[in-house]
Order: sequence, then C-alpha cells, then structure tokens
Amino acid sequence: MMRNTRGRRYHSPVADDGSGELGDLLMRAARTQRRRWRDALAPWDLSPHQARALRVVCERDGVRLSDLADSLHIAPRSATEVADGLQERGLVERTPDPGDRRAVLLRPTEEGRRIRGEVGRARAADSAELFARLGEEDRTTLARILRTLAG
Amino acid sequence: MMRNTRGRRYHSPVADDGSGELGDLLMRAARTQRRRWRDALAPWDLSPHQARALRVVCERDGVRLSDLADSLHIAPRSATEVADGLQERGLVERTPDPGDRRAVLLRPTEEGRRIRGEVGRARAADSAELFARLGEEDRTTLARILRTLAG
DNA sequence: TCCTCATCATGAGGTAACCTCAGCAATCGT
DNA sequence: ACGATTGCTGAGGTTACCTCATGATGAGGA
Repeated sequence: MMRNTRGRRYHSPVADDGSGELGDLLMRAARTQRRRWRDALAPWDLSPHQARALRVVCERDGVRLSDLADSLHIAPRSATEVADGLQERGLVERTPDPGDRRAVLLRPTEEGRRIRGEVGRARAADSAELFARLGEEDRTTLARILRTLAG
Repeated sequence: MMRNTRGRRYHSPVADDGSGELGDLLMRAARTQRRRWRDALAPWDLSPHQARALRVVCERDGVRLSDLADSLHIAPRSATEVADGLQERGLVERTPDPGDRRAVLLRPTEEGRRIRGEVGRARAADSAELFARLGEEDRTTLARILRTLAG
C-alpha cells in the first residue's frame, strides 16, 4: 500500500508575480507537510485517510458510516471501504446502533485505541519538528493568517 | 471528468493543542485553495495537473516527456498519459527532438498558448481574490513563513 | 569498429481510492 | 398503514497513478 518510493526533486517554479506566487507557496508548503506526514505514518502502514478515520472513530465514540463519510468529505459508499480497511486490520469494529437498526456504529478496538495514540504522538512530534523552524511569534501569526484563509 | 458536485460541509475539527493545530490549519487552507483552483479551471475542463503541464510546456518551449515527468513529480510513463490528454484536446503536439532521435519534444499549439493565457489570468484573478482577505503586510509575512516551511 | 550499458518513449497490465446506481431493510411522516 | 426516505453495501466504472518489458537510440570504452 502506498509505496511511493520515488522521491523526486522539486523544480524551482515560476517567476514571482506577487499574488500568484502565494498560491504556489501555500501548495508547496502543504505538500511538504503531507509528504512528511505520510512518511511518519509509514511504520503503521496506514494511509493519511485511514489515520484520520481512526482518529474520528476514537474521538466521537460510536460513529455511523454516514457520519464518517461526512467527516472525511467522501461519499457514503466510500466510507464503507475505509471502514473495511480499518476493520481488516482489527482497529475498529462494527456494532449495531441500538437506536436505529439500519445503522452501524464504528467503535475502536483496544488495538485501535493503542495505534491511534501512537500515531497521534508521532504526528504531534512531526508537526512540532516542522514548525520548530519558525519562531514563537511566527507560529502565532501563521495560525491567525491560515484561519483567515480557511474560513 | 472530475465531476465532484458533492459540496460537503466542513466539520470543525479537533481541539487546539497548540502544535498539531498548525498542521491542520495548513492542510485546510491548502484544501480551500485547491478546491477554488479546481473550480476556476472547470470552464476549460482541465485537471489541475493538466493545467500545470500546459504551463510547463508553454514556458520551456520544447519539453521532453521525461522533463515533464520531473516537473510534475510523476513517473515518466505517467507523463506520456498527461501528454496524451493534452494532445487529444489539441493543446500540445509531439515533435521529434532534432538532437536525440529517441526523444520527443512537446510544444504548445496555437490553441494551447491561447488556453494557457486564459487559464493563467483566471488563476491569477482567483489567487488575488483569495489572498485579498489579507492585508499587504500579512501577505508579505505569509510568503516569508511559507518559504521557510517549504525549504 | 563493435559491444555493452544507459536512456527515451510507450504498450501491457495492475492498484488504490474514489465515484454512481440499484437493492434491501428499517424508519418516518401523514 | 403505506409511500417516501434513510443507511449500508454489492456491482461495476473512472482516474490517476504505478511497474515491467520492449524497441530504438545514444554514449563510452577496448
């Protein structure tokens, strides 16, 4: 799964025309982080999507497939597949929803909680390492600016 | 192609634990921009990747497939497919490389240049619109910070 | 020269992660 | 009580990647 062992180099992009450049930079920084995260996740052989799903399942205990789909911004049908993947690894289990017999609730297994903890710590460490390049003030500023953009 | 007409809403994510939060914010901002760009591109029915490829071909006039692959960070074989897509739409053409008879040079067609111009303007406008939420100073700061992160 | 090895593009074939649509069961609204 | 809706999943499709093999060419010796 996800054996992207290519590791190509980055070409310096285009001229700086002021505004378009910011978009490029944003994408580039995001790619850097995505790659780092993917690499940090490799020891558990989880895709970023699976890790996120596991996190969701652990946080809101008892998650419907459709809710999971919503959280991951994918179609309900696709959530089934993500859940299948996690279930195969024994990280989550399907239990019937007591309140609605059509629905299925996803719950983390013991192992699932454990893995989620490990992954969470690894992710935090990795994130801290990346953003350690910035000073305290820059981190605050960046958070504020990104919040403005994402809104 | 690329008919993601789902338009799901964003769930407010997890608690703010300080460092991990910045990573989330970065990804979120990047996603916002990616979605905007994709939408801005829709009128021409080009994927982001194709648009980027067209840009590369137009800029460095006469591009080998392997160079294109390098620029897009994909395997050489995959560059063939991207080129096929653009060629089918009549935006680029394959010409033999005079200096190496194994190689093929991609060149933009007249139409390709035209489209690239339009797309470039649309992209610049879109980017400007997004980043207009920020003040002049914030834009400068953001550029500096992102450069630090992407390095 | 000629032999070997690297490189270029591409055919063949595979995979992961999405999607839509149809179907079944359960629930809800009137 | 019954038609419409909701929740999940099987079946099957698309896209954008990938690897490996192949044929043609190029480049560096001996």
